[in-house]
Amino acid sequence: MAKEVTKRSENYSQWYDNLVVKADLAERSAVRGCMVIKPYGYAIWEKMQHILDTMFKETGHQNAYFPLFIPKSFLSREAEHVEGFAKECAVVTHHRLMANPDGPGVVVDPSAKLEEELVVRPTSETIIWNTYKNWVTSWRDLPILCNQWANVVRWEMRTRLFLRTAEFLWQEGHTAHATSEEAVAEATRMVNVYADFARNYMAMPVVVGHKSPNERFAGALDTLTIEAMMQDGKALQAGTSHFLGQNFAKAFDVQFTNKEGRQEYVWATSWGVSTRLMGALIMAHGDDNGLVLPPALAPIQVVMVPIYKSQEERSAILGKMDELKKELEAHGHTVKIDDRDTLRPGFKFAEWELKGVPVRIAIGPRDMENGTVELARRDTLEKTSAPQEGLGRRIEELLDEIQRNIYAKALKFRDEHIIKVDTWEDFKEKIEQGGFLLCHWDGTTETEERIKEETKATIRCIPIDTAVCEEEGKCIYSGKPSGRRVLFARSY
RNA sequence: CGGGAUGUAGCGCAGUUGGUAGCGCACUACGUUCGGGACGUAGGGGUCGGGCGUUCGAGUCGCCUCAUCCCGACCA
Repeated sequence: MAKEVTKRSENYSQWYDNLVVKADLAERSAVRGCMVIKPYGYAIWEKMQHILDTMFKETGHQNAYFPLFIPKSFLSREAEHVEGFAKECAVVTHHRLMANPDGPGVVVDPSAKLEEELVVRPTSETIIWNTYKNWVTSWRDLPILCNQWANVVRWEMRTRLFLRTAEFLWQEGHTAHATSEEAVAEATRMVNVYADFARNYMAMPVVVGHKSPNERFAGALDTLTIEAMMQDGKALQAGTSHFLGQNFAKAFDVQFTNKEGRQEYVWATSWGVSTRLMGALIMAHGDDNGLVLPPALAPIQVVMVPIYKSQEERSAILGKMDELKKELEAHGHTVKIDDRDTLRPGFKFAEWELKGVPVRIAIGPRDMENGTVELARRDTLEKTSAPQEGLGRRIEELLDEIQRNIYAKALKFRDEHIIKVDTWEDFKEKIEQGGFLLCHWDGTTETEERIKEETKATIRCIPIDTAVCEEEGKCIYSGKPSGRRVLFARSY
């Protein structure tokens, strides 16, 4: 079965979908546009959750939980927000079913119609700000730094496993502040938390920047983003952090008395990352043999495969593996011994590669004689022989090395595919090859839209790193003057 | 919601001018194998997406319907 994984070069989308299914991460569910995340996939998400959660707490945040259902009227309080989400909401209209009077099955009970429909949250700003109203009266109540781990529903027309499903898992931070400056600082702090997470744990380089007004979150004054590059050269928005100004405070009338005794509206931020990160991980590192997981996020960091003919050999090798497993676990690594007796070693090798396990240890009769093991690393597919003695230290170094190497490889790829482009002809040509294009833009939405229509490329972000892009020039499309370059790409 | 396609075993597919359903993988049993995705033998598994019609006879033809996928519009 594993053999059938498509090659990346043949059809990137198909390769991705295949890989997700074959690596046992997730599958399409019977429910429209939704997916089932399988145990192996969920284990990766749990690791991400745990690390992010720790980072949030280190930056002073607490977890809370808010309702799944939002009264329809809440959504319309903030004009831009309703505009942005109205088209993709699942709506609850009734609260009871009844036996179908005209045939088999059940139908909604017309007498159980809700007076006001409930919307399944596409995001929680409205329900949360309606709640915060009761939490804030004085400057002493601020800031509120809450995060929620939850599911949300957005009725997307087209879906794709992990990247865009009708229901997805995410975390959404919602903070309330006494001043604009404080809220802006919070939004910036959190986008940097995301960037750190992407780089240090996912081994995935990202560009941090501001969204253009056109690409902003519905209801935000500023949207910060981390943009990652997939191996087909397309961009993936991997996380966002919004400065919401006083929009939601005004919509839900959240005011506080400041130190001078005056009533003031609260300043807000919201920020989130989702199971889309799983898609990013897969597309950023995967190869033709399957998944490549960075050790920091791999549910299994080391897999041991015994090679034997007789049952005597088998038990001797498994005994040795138990011993080595304990040593590795003492170094903090997660280890699995693949003792399935019905499968041959070659099959297991291929299967664990497909699942992206960073290090494989094989032990056969020869190794038992020599006191060695065969070490295979997933990132480079290199195999070496290593002494059983001191294996814990060796693996520790190797996992570090793999983590660094995966990042370095992704960074090299990314940097090779970010290019500066200065003419419209060149732009149209280069965008076909994939990658990020750093170009001058006149700052108008009209130009942005035109470029999108003609090339399907959008402004992924206006990078924060001014060293790369702050220079005078002329807009690639209109020729009008521009003070800095922005990042264009086609995206998921 | 527009344009295109596809629904046949768990998965991937074939099925000719209409004649009563097959292949590969997977699955079960036994044996031989086992240092890179093993092989042999014997098995099990189908209301051919659903409905109506044409016909002596429909997986195949017609109409209707449902679902899924791809390309747009939308999007973390």
